[in-house]
Amino acid sequence: MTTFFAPIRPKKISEEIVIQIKELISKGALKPGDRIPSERDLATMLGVSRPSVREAITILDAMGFLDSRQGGGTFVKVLTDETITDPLSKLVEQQDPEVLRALAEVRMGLEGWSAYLAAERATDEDIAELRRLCKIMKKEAARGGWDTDVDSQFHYAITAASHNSLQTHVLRSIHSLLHATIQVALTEFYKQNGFVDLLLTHHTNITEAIADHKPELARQRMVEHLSLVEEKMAELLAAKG
Amino acid sequence: MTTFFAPIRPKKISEEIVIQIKELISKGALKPGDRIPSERDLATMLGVSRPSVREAITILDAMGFLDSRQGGGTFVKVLTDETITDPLSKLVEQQDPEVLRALAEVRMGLEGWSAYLAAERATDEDIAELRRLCKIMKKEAARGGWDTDVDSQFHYAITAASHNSLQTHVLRSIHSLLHATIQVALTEFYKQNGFVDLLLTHHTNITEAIADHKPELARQRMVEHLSLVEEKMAELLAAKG
DNA sequence: GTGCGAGAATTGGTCATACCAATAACCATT
DNA sequence: AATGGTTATTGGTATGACCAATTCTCGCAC
Repeated sequence: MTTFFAPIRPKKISEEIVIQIKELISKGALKPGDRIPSERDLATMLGVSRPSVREAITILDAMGFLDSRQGGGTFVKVLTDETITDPLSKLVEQQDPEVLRALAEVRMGLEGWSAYLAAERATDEDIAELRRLCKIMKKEAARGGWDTDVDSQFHYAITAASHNSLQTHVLRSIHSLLHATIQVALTEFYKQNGFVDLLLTHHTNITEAIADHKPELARQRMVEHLSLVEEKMAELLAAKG
Repeated sequence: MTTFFAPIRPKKISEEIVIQIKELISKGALKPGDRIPSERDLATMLGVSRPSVREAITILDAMGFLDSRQGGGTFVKVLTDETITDPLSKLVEQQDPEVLRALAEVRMGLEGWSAYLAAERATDEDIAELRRLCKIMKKEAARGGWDTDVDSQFHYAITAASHNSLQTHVLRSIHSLLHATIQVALTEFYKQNGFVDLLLTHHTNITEAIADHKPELARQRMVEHLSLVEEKMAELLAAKG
């Protein structure tokens, strides 16, 4: 009897923008690392003024979804909360081989799963992208070289093909922990031992398993691939330590 | 070797204001319910422009410290411990079915991998613990009941048996996100449909696969198990929405 | 051709100003 | 005293301008 009428809350337009962008991120349309349009562009796109867009971005920045850099642009951050990565990053810093092994193992599980999901859901565009990256790697390999950036892109492309944005975020945060400390050192190692051909074969096989939509096979090949990488990584650390 | 120097980030002046106001609140100079000076007054007091003050207030608003009402003013909010700052939590708390599905899928990958590793490395003690929990669940199931706490313990025990502390850490943080929002609601659902027997069978089968040290089988059964759970969860959400 | 540095274009950060809309305080009427 | 309108205050939005950091590009020198 008392409340026939509910209180009316006129939504601020910045809130509307916040919701829109947040959805784009959760749906995976905006992936971590992506740069969103400039404030001025967004303003014209949405038909609002720059301050409104700016306020929305400020909120999302405070929430941890975005990161704005003056002159650079505004980027989508990885969503993984600090409770996951904070303790981990400290552990990784000390280069404890045991920790690195454990981390590589976690990555193995995650990337294997990404490959599995990718094989289930990859679109033709996803597959084309994977093949494109394979081709680039093949070229490099023919000269005995290896581009770790392309390598990374390949792995990211697989996660993207899983069409699960949360999987992308979680994996990306794990991957970055390893990438920073190890990947660079691996480059030299690969070249020395002529592993490039083997790596290329691995990548090609994974790609084909995904293209054929064989989840279990894709997962298995990814795990095998990462096992080799981890093995070599361990050797490298043992030699140095 | 790599980082003697930390990246320098010239602090935005809005950040400075945020810090100032946050301190005033934490010191108790600003109590919950208090109205802070108007944006225009603050701007002149601090010797900055209104947009800067406004940005600071926007951030504090998003953080939950302040509450602005057009025409009314800006007030200090009551500080609840519920103030969640993690981006992942922010996504989950809006109960978007799509996000929850994605999260459940991530969990599927992680727990499947945990089961795999557990099957490889489980000690006799680990296996004994799993069997003990199964026995408890069996007792409950005989009465048509289900204890979600024991259920959780079972899953945690498997991760523990993987003997990879990082895996445990990552999975636990993901799991907690789901647990908070869903698990409770599932309890009722299980009872209604007499699923307890099926769940018990799943758990038993997983345990035996681990005990027999059959990684691939354990993983597969875990994924199947969680697939069912996720399916039921989706039904539950669809019914509610 | 390759590498590098200066300059231009882009982009977020700040400021000033104006006006709109919601609120609250005040006041006059009843 | 209660009610309804008036007015001043306050946050919300819009516009335009300029600054500062970054990135890109292009031409120069090697």
